[in-house]
Amino acid sequence: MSRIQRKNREAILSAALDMFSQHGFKGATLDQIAAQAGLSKPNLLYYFPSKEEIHRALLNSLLDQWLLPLNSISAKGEPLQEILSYMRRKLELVRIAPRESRIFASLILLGAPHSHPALEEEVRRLVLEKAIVLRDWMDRGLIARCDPVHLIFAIWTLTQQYAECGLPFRVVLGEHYDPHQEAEVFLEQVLRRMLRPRPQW
Amino acid sequence: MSRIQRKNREAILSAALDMFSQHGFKGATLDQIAAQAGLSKPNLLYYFPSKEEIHRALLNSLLDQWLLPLNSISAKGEPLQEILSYMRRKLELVRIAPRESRIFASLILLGAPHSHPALEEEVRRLVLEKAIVLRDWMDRGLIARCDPVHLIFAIWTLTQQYAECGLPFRVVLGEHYDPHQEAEVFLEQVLRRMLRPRPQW
DNA sequence: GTCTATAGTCGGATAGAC
DNA sequence: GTCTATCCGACTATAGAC
Repeated sequence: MSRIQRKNREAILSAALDMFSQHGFKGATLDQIAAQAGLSKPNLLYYFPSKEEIHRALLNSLLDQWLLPLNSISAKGEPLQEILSYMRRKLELVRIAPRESRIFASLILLGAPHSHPALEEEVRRLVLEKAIVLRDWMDRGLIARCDPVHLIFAIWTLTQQYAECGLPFRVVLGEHYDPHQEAEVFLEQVLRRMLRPRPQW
Repeated sequence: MSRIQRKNREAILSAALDMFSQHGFKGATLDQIAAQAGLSKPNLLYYFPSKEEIHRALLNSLLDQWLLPLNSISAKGEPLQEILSYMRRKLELVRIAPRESRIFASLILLGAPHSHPALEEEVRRLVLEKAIVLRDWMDRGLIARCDPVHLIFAIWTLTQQYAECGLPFRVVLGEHYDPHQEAEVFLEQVLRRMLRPRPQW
């Protein structure tokens, strides 16, 4: 693949990230993506055969980054710190990459006209692997017991809601309010209290 | 308004709920909505002047139901029980009305081509009102201190993720897994541990 | 009030010259 | 590899008969 090809593919994926994250799969148009990438529409379709293929390629290129926070939980670390790190990494990802976050959120909410068996398989594998780690920590009394899969998704979704500066927060607290700082404090409180060993009452 | 008019408007909104929740605003078409409602497309546009107006009317008709769980928090009740009731009502709403949940989630994620100032204003008013109630309970030491607005949204989003049987849960745990039962147990654990007065460590 | 028919627009995708 | 030109289908919305 030539240098110019690489550059154009990159420009297309970057433009697609913009459009798909703002308007969803249906709402984004090839016209917009081509314009944003500085290419004509036929030229766009020279690089990718269809809209679906652009979307698929985009998801594949983002998947590793997206799964990194959960993936970096280590069975060998101190349990609470590992879980807090997962939360902080995810929150940071959402802060610096809101568009990527919205792509995946939209995928979960509305699905896509094409399936992603490889993507689903990788998510399943990773979540189940980390759930085993969490359950082991609970068995050894290092953190309080709860359903590990629900815990993983709870942190996933709680951090997710702060993407794109958290629309609900902006609606309630003003257009220019940035909830990220408070978010970390709040989520650390939740997790510390939630996971403290031998819960009472 | 005649009886037949009322019946048709109702059929249209019901069909619109189906289509908008499955495909989003852009993805839904008037053809599908008209067919589902048993009307011709021009007849559909006799009742509502445009696609946007259908969407707007639908949101308005669902708003009260959607805000009811939060609205029913009473300053006079026992704090933890009131908050658990909010969580349970929201979870029940998500269980029996997944389509409605997806409509609002999609609105938050992608917005809509038309604004909803009245809707936003009502959400803002309600959240701020209940945040004051929560803060008062914290000041009186009845529940542990945390940011009340973040708490309200945390419960909102944690229950939300179980809508439509919770796609991520189904991907990881199998197509026919239903997380609702476990969800209530899990969320009650989270909230009890989170809100227990005078937290230690 | 409800229909058939269709106008006008825009979407994704292709053909073929250069 | 990139372009102009264009096809075709699907979409929202309107006109006008009944």
